[in-house]
Amino acid sequence: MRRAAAPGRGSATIEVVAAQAGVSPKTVSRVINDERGVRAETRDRVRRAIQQLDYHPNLAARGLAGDRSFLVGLFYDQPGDYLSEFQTGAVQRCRESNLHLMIEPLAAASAELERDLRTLVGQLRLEGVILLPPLSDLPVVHATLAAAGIPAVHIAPMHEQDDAPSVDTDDRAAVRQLTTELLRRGHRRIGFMRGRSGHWATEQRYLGFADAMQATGLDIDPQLVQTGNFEFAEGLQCARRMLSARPRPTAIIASNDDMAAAALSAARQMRVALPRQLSVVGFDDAPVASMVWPRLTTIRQPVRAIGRVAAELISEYQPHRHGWPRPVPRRHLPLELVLRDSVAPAPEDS
Amino acid sequence: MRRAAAPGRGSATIEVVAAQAGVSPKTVSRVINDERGVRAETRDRVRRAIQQLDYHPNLAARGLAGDRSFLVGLFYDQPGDYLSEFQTGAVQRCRESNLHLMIEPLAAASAELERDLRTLVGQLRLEGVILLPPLSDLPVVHATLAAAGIPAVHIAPMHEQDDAPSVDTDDRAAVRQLTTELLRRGHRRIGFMRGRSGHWATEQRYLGFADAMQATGLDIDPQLVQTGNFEFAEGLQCARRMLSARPRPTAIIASNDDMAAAALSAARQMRVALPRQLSVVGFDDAPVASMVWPRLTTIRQPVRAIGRVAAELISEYQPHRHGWPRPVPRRHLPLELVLRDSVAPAPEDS
DNA sequence: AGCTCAGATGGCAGCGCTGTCAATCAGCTT
DNA sequence: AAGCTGATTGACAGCGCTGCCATCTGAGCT
Repeated sequence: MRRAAAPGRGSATIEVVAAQAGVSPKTVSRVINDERGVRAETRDRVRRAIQQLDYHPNLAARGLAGDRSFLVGLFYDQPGDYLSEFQTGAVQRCRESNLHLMIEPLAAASAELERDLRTLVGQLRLEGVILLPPLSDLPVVHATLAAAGIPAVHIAPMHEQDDAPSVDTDDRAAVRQLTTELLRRGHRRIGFMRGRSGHWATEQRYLGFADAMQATGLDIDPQLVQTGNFEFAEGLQCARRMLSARPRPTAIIASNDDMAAAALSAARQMRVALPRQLSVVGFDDAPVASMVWPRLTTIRQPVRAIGRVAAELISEYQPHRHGWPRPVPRRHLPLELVLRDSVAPAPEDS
Repeated sequence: MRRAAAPGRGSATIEVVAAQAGVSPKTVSRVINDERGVRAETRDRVRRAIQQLDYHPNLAARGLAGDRSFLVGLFYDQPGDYLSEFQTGAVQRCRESNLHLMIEPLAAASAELERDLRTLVGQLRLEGVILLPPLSDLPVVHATLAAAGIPAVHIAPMHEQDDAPSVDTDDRAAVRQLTTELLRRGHRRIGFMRGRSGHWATEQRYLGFADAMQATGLDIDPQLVQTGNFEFAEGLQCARRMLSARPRPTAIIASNDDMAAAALSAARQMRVALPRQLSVVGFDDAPVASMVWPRLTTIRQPVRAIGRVAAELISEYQPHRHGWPRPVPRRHLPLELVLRDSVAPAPEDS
């Protein structure tokens, strides 16, 4: 033995297990990898040896020999509220397939983006990558990963690519439904606060609103459509402008909860009674939605489930078979309407 | 050549680079690892070859040969608001040292905890681990990692261990300061909402409050000290109880922003004017703090910086030297008072 | 000139696994 | 009884690097 193993560190090697079980290392390897062609009795013996020795195969060695890495990358641009929830779902699913999640922030706007990607890809030999928006929409990301032969799952991409699996939610339908609820309660002048331009979600959510308005034969007053950037501060401006319009809107739909919270603040400052004179709804069911008064009616994103599904798709990729199952998987998860106090019937006098 | 390299996958090997540069693989290795003893001219030649070939050394191979892993684990129990912010700081610092962050949720209350840990440790051979509370306080975690010889940085541990580096903030001093501000503004009946029992932060924050009250010679009314669990719902209960006390408190200090937001809601429901009749302060400067009205005065946690520092400590560990530098590093980061609208002078009539 | 010595470089084995292929064996067939 | 089959197992090389040690070079010295 050339290099002594550090004392206490790591666990036994496959050879020790093999000796203990009275088989060859290769057979132990077979058991570890759940390969067929091992007699049940042998398998048991090996399993017992593994237990006794508290043996855990070295991932680096497994990876090197088997041309795998057991690593899945989660690439994101900006950490958001939902990130930790998402990754928790993803990690859970990864565990079930013996994979590990590696998180890598990646500046979408950076000129170094491609270089950074190549470095990651080259070093880690990831078995798959989960792309959070806006990374899920950058052609350079898609191209670089495809060139490296790394399967990528795109979360809520704006443009679906033929060969790219994706996971998203039907935001349009959800907002349509929510808007219909407001209409049913008698609201006619409804404001809509758009999110950051260029986001898939921004368009979808707006379209859902437009769908419902159109279906009811109502025109959309351009004064009552404002564009924010999903942030509270912008939402405040948008809401003030809307609430200055006459006749005043009796309801505001915001493209996310932060902006909806801003609408509440603006209304309070402008002495508009909540929710009597103004109903407000948001999107996401972020923590803030239940921390403001009145509590926000909103649409719940199944964030953790999206994470799970993303990881699941990665684990379904068959590198040595045909790659993705055909057709390329595309999962749409349901959204959930959460009705709370921020919605009231339209005031009589409006 | 036995196994053909998958086409397009990965990059060149060290041998190709060596050939291109006209040196031996070993010399390329020296350049990659910034070892001394390579002539500047040779080093340049190798660097150029690396660039030309877009070579990225295989981490698994480097790890296997060099008994490293380039992996740092981030172990947490529950994903919280601050997690993604924290990990972003940690990842940034890891990059600078060529390390990668592996996130692993670990159920603190699980009976399997030790087994899960041993598996992770055995498989990944992590170079270091960052422990978020409450994991940073579990003896079994500390013991298991220590036995495996893996350096661990404890975030905001309740009990500092002699051989365990840690990163935390001086919550006690910050709350003391904040309380003093309220006292300066004439508040005398001040309610305090404690966090979840057993948390280090819960005690520290309360002690800071007690310090300031005592320094001013004020007794603490037990009616005005309620225990929540850091969550909005509990905060609502606590606030209601406090606001039912007579004379009513003129200020409430909550141990985090979620509960402070709850206090605002409770006050609004009980028709207590904000902030005229009741000042409220929180802790954390979570997003919600600027999304409620009035916006919360609070204490900003340098979450991202804590993440950075934690990763930095890991990278300062010298496995082949004496381990941690002595004395074992213990970093205390400053907190920042954020004054906003939720604090007003105490009402005259109280 | 002959010597030493530090700096620079290369050779080689091996890290802990897995892929390939060969060997062995029991159970059948004809 | 020889031959064939499929199931089970093992031998061995090698994945892409790095640790250790040998070798070589030229400067500095006596």
